[in-house]
Amino acid sequence: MSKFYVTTPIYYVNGAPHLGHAYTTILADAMARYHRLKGDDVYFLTGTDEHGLKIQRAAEERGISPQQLVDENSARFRELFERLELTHDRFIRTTDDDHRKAVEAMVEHMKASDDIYLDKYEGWYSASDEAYYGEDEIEDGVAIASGSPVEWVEEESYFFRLSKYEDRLLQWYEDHPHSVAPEARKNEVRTFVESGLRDLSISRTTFDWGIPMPDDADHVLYVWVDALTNYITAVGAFDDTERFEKYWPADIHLIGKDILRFHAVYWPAFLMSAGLPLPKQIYAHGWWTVEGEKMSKSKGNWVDAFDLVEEYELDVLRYFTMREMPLGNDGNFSKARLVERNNSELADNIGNLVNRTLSMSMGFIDATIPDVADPTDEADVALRDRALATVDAVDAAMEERQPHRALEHITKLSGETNNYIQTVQPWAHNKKGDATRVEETLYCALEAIRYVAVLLSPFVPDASRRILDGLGVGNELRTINSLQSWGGLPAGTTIEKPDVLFQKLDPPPEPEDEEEEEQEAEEKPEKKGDEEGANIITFDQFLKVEMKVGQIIDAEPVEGADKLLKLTADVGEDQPRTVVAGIAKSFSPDELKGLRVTMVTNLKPAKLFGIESQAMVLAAKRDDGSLALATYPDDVPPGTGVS
RNA sequence: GGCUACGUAGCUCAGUUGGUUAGAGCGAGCGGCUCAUAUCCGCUAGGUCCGGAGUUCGAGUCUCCGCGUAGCCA
Repeated sequence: MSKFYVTTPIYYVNGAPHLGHAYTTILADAMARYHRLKGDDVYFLTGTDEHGLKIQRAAEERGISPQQLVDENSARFRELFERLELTHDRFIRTTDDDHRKAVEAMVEHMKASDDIYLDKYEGWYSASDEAYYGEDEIEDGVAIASGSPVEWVEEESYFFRLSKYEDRLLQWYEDHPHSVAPEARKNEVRTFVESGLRDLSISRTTFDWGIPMPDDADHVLYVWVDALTNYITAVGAFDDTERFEKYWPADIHLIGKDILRFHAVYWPAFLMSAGLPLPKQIYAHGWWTVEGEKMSKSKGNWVDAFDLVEEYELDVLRYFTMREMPLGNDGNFSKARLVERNNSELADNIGNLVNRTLSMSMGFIDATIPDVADPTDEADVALRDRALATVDAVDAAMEERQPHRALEHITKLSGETNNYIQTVQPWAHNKKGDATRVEETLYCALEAIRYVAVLLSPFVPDASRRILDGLGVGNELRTINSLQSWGGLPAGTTIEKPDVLFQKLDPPPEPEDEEEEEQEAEEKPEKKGDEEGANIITFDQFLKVEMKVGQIIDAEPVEGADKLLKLTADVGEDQPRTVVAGIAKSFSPDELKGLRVTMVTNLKPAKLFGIESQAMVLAAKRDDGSLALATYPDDVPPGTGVS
């Protein structure tokens, strides 16, 4: 059994979680779940970064202690991850006690390698940017980049001998082609290191919300030694050797491209200094734009992570983010794209595959998995081979850190299963009475669905679970291992059709179209009726009309109106409805009582002769003006939908 | 400005070391099926592979120049 250790960055708790936080952590979760599915021993770490000047200041402004502030803000992240149903093994906080100890030990190790020394840091410093600037980066006392004021400061600081590790770092990139990914990021990092490394200031004396420098309480450790060490704290570095050796080095550190240098240069150098193994891979993913624009607070298109959870099903959110963004590229979070992918790939392709197959299984094979021989029919064999090949293709894609490709392979298998059903036409065999062929075919389709559901489960856990529950399979048939050979579905199992797996979503209106439509409506509202085809409605429009079977309980004339009858009708609701219908000339009240007729039940109520009509009765009008009602047999209960 | 990527169908992208007629999904048009969530299946249209020059028997692929986009340059 191999192990798999995956980390996200720890998130700085100076703000609310947004789309980016959700994405990185969902990605790590999908990887973790995939490896668990393979039977690997998985450790999945995420958490929050809680020290630093910004936190200290924010707490001061609010008149609370830094600890109170970070407790509050860190809780927001934990709450989010709970709502996202993420499966991290630990949520680490840099304020955790074991973390402080690990950081202290880390510093001791680095000291022991003679890599830490005390010196002075001087330079132009901007307090608001928390950054130092070079001479060429300032003008008239302000930083050119940010426009914020700078001051000359000299600060005593501990330094890490980063320069010492230049060659060893370059060698590491060279020897380990996948150490930093994607490739372009590795080039970036290599160029940076090749251009020469300066030693790194690792402590501050200007604030105290942090982990004190061992043996010198005037200093607290500046962000990177503190934050990066979390990756080894969590797996028991300097504390639990057995656990540490089991999980470390990490298989993948997932990071955003903004913190590449710290992870791909500083972190390996720290580890070299401490004499510890280096992570196997640092993978920098891209940013999400929102509807094609950079996400920014000033633009007002900031996507709050809690809003996302509120708006979309978890499965859909996970599927979309994993499918839409090739790892390493930037991606665009577009609602139209999300709806498109949901509707075509999840609902139409996979959802409908499950639905049609399970429906046939209910009708044709008595909801029981049939006992069939190994496939011999050409189509069956082809489907089996496709399914088996998909398992390998998905695994290869995951190894290459391309979850979007993995999903592509899975939806493709689903599509091929649809194709298979369409080609073999089990309904035709059923009509012919060829029970054996029906059984063979449905078995193949059901087994293929099991493959789809198992492979999909790291990405779309809830729907996958519902499919597999429907197939009645136990845990042993929900693993990658159970997909190594075809035919795992045990004969005789009772199957059940799950409810609709993926709800279709309405596409958002397109801005231009909306304008056009509005214009059209304004310009020529009355002309529309004359136009050819204007009385054609779309299916969607038709769907808006709600028609039900209504049983007429009572009927009486309406005073003063010779065409109208006041009906009381049961449409399957708690209370009967009052309906005023213009059918008095063709029917007497008595002959209507008890009839089950078609009623439109979502028409806007209208008052006729002072009586509110809450539905409309449908009737055919003969040339002579007399009416005929379509009625239903007694076994159709009131309230039954008509379509 | 320097460096590194990228530019392929309306959209999103695939295209091994150069090798027949450049592909997929979505979208569009047409046809078919009826088990199914109006779903599914098939067919069709749509390309100056950013532009130009070069290497080669042969270039989407390699080289150079240009244009555009993105990232990095403590």
